[in-house]
Amino acid sequence: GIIVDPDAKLEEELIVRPTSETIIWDTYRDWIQSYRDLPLLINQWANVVRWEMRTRPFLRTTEFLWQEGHTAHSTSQEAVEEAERMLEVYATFAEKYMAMPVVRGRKTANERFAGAVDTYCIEALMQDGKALQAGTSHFLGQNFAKAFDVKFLSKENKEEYVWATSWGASTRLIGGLIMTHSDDDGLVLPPKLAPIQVVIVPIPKPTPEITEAAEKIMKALKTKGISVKYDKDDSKRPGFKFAEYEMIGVPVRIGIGARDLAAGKVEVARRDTKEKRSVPLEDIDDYIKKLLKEIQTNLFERAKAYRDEHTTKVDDFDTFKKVLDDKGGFILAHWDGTTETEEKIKELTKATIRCIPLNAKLEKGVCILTGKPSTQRVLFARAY
RNA sequence: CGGGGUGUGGCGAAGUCCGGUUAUCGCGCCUGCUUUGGGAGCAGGAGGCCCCAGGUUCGAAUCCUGGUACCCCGACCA
Repeated sequence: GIIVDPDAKLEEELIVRPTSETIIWDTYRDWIQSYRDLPLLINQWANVVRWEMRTRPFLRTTEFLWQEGHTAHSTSQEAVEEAERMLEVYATFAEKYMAMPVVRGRKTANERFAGAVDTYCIEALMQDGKALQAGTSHFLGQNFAKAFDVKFLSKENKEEYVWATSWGASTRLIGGLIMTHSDDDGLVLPPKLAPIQVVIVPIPKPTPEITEAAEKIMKALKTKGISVKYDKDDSKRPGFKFAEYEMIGVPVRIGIGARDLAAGKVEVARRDTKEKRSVPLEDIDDYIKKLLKEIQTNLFERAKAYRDEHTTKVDDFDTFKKVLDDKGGFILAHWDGTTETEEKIKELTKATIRCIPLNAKLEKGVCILTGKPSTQRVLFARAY
C-alpha cells in the first residue's frame, strides 16, 4: 500500500505517479514470454500533471486528461505499422470529426519524444497563425524493452527484445477545436461533435401551433439520428436566443413563427455562414440532414483554405523572419538537417520545426540559415 | 522563477496621480405598464466591511507599510 506523507501540507491526498512507460513496461515484462503473447495493446485514459512554468487554458494546463496507448510487437515492421496506423487514427479524427485539417509528419531528432526512435505527429494551424501539436505516435524500437528487460521467445526459439509503440492525444484537442473554427460571435462546433445539432426557436413565443410543428420536426429529425432541442422558454425573446445559441456553437437553428407556419415553412439558419433560408416543412428532415453534412464539410474546407493560405514557401532567412512576423502560419523551407541549425533558428525567431511532412516531395535546395544542401522542405512555425 | 498590471454592489468598468457633500456609470436583478421576426422600451426600486491588516489625518476607495488573490509577458512545454 501507498502511505501519503503524514507531514504533507495539502488539504487532500495527492499522489503523482511516474511516467506511464515505466509502469507499462514493468508490467509487460511479466506478461510477455512468447511470440504468442504478441502483439499486445493497452489503452488507457489518465490524468497527468506537468510542471509547467506557464499554463494556458486547454492548451497547456498543469493537469490534463489524455488517452494513451502502449503496444508491444515481435517485429520492427509491425511496430512501425502500428505507429503509422495510430497517427492516421488521430489525423482522421481531427479532420473528419473536428473538421480540423492537420499535417502528418515526423519530428526531428531534437523534437522527438525521449526514448523514441521515431516520433510521428499531426500539426494543426490556429487562426492566430500559431501551430498546435494535436497528437503524437511513437515508434519506440527496442529502447524500452531493453531498459525494462522485456524479451520473448520467437517462433525460431530465439530470445529477442520486443518492439514497441506508444501514442496519445489530450484534452488540448478541445482548445484546438475552439481556436480552429470560432468567430466573433462565439463557438462554432462541427455537427459531428455538437451535443445539440439543431435548436428550434419559437418566434416570438411557444404557441400551441408552433409547439405542435416543433414536435413534429423533432420527431422527424430524431428518426434520422439528429439531436435537437426545442427552446420553449418564454422569458427570453427570440433575438436573445439567436445570439445565445450562436455563442455556444449550435450548427443549425430553426425558427418557427406564425408567418412561417401560414406559408408551410420554417426558417433555417446555419452557424458557419450565418445564412438563413426558408424551407418547406414537409422536407425539413432531409434538408437538415444534408445541411449538417454540408456544414461539416464547409468547416473543414474553410479551415483548410485558411491553413493553405497561411502556408508559405520561403527560400531565404530574411523572408523567413518577415513572414513569421507579418503573416504567421506555417513556413515550408529548406534546412540542413542539423540540430544545431534548428536550435539557432529557434533562438533567432522562436520558430520551431513542427515536422518533416510525410508527403514532402524530394527537392534540392539550400538551408535558409546555413546555405548547406538540403533534400526536402520541412514545416516551420511558432507554436503553442 | 523573473518582469509588468489589476483587486470598487452579481458581472464589467470610472473615480486613486492631486484625500473632502449621499462612491458614479453600463449590464444584470425586482415591481408595473407597453412591447414581441436579431441580445426590448419607459417608469420606479433593491443591492457596497471600495481585496485584507495596520498606520498617517479633523477626514482615506484615494496617502504610507506589510500581506493576499488574480491576469498578462518571458523562460518551459502535449
